[in-house]
Amino acid sequence: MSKKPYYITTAIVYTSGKPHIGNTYEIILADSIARFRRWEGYDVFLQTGTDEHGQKIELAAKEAGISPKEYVDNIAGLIKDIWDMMNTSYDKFIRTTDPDHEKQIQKIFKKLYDQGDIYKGYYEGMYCTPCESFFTTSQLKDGKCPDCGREVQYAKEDAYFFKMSKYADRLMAHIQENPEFIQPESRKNEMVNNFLKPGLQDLCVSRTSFKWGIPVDFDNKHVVYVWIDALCNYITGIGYDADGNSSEQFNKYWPADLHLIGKDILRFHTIYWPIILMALDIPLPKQVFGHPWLLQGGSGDKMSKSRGNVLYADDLVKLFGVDAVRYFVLHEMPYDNDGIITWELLVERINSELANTLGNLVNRTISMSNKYFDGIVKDGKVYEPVDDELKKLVLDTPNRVIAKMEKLRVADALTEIFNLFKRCNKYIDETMPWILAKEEDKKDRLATVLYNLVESICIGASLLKPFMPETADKIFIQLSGKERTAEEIKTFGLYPSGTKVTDKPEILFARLDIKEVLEKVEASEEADKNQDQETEAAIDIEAKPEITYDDFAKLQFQVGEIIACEEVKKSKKLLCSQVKIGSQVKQIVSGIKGHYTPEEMVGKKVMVVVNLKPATLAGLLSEGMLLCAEDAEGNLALMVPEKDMPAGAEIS
RNA sequence: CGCGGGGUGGAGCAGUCUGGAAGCUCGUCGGGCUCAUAACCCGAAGGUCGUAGGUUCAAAUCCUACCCCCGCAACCA
Repeated sequence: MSKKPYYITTAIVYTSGKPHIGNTYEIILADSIARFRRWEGYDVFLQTGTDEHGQKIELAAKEAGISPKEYVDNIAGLIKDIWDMMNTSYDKFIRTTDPDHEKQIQKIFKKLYDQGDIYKGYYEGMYCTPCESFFTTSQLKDGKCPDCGREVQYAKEDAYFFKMSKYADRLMAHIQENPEFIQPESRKNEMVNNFLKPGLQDLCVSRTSFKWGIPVDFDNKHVVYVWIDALCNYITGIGYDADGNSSEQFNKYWPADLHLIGKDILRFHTIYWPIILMALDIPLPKQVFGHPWLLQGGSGDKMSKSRGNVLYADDLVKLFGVDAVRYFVLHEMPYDNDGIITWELLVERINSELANTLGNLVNRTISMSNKYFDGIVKDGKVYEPVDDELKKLVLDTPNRVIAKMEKLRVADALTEIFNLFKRCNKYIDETMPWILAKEEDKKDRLATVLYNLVESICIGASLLKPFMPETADKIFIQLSGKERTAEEIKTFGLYPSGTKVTDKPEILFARLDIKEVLEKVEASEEADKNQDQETEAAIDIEAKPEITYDDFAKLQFQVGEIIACEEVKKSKKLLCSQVKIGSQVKQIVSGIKGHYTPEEMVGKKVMVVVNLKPATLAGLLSEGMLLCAEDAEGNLALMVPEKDMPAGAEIS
């Protein structure tokens, strides 16, 4: 009987920086599912990796003064190290700079081009040089740039496009007929209503504005843009060949059983990716699960992003250990809402579940075995009704866990496992071994109780192993037990009677003191902060073409005084200000809500571009622009004159 | 009226499809026990289930209106 294949992937991580705990969550989740399926008897293949092309990386490398390849090598290495540190059992780590991947992408691109799904075109329409953007005729406002209101010219920049619309109906039908395809289901409507129903635009799949990408081999001015390059990793990684010579591995594992991705990229995976596959005439993946995010909860804004405290897996591991972090992210993440992570919550979970329930259970069981029987665990064969309750729950737990995992309810699966351990603790109180120990004729009963405990813990640890591999192994070593297979776990009593457990139990998880943890966190935050300040964030932005003085002289800047300001309802970012400039008052709408309150705005003297063509924003007329500086985190600061100047003063 | 999700004891969540005595984990308080990591076991307090109406013998659950959060989209002159 050959094993059933199970192919699971994570999204590939963009190598623009160090992955934070949210990225790490995904691989841990994938790893747990993969390990669990292996345990169930599937032939599992887990693929993860990195997405390494694109302009951002080209720029970041330039800034760092190294080649893009060196840059991505560094980051990919870093990511791989984190994945390894988290003890994840991926079978393949693909990089989009792998030669065989690049080769296939070129072939795929060519194939789609040859069969007419990709065509060469132009950015439809008009180019606005200052804005460096293309617009379709329908996007133009009065025939001018919708962004800046200036003249636009027909530009001739080539690009390749993918005919998305051709497959839209098929995709729609697929989504409707396969309710399992998009998970959680609430996301399904979002995709259908926002993207599919309004009609799909053809997708631009090549770029000429940067070089760091896979060249289109029959038109080397172009590089393949992220969609085809990154998404196709799922097939190139297991040996897809566009010429029809796909590997046996590909034939075995495709279609993928599960693409595990963040909810933010669900659109690419449930719309673009299926359409690419349809065009290649390959079956679609069975399921795409857009998991929620782990957000840093705001307990006294200790973890707010504005203070620069993004969480990284290695920091957490340093404080809590690999399995504690794995446990936390797996257990704390709800199925379709975002989860919250705070230091308090982390410590609480570790203390109550890992230290108290599990660690202490193992510890007390071993120490009783040593105390009463010199560590020899032997089935005394004196049963009482209370044993049956324990056994029933222990034997039932695997089924419950399997049922939860079937629905990808990983957090619930963990809860089931811990219910087993809790039941064991209760069993100890029910049987009161310390009382039995006092009566010589109860020795066999006492032995039975301890045997039942050790056996139950072994079964629990076997179930725990996919989620917390190290911890499970530690338990097996201490108990001299071994992991149960999916078949063995159906039987209670496989622990060999007469086995000796360790005589010096090691604490699995120490209880933590929240105060101490917070102190450590603060100390390391301080350190980070100081470091940040030393390397004061120099911000480089993309250089624009040189302009002449005449170009500059076209712009008119003046000091404006804000005499009234209110929020624009229905808009997240807009404030509408009345600005006095000389003797006239202009209405200016700006995207600075969240940085300034209307009250703060009033009375400020600011720098205004006054001769910008008026535009309508969220239904309001805006007759100019307030100038702001912006830092890397998106914080804004209005430009104000250094000395008091009258409203209307010219700036040049 | 762009699309969607959510508001349940102090905290985090389940329950809502398929109405029928409000549940889980943590915290708090009281008790028990001592094998163990001040742990473990038992019990209790604490909720007008966002607001207002409606349907029903019965509503957290169905219907209507409204308020507040959060995603996505749009927008950031």
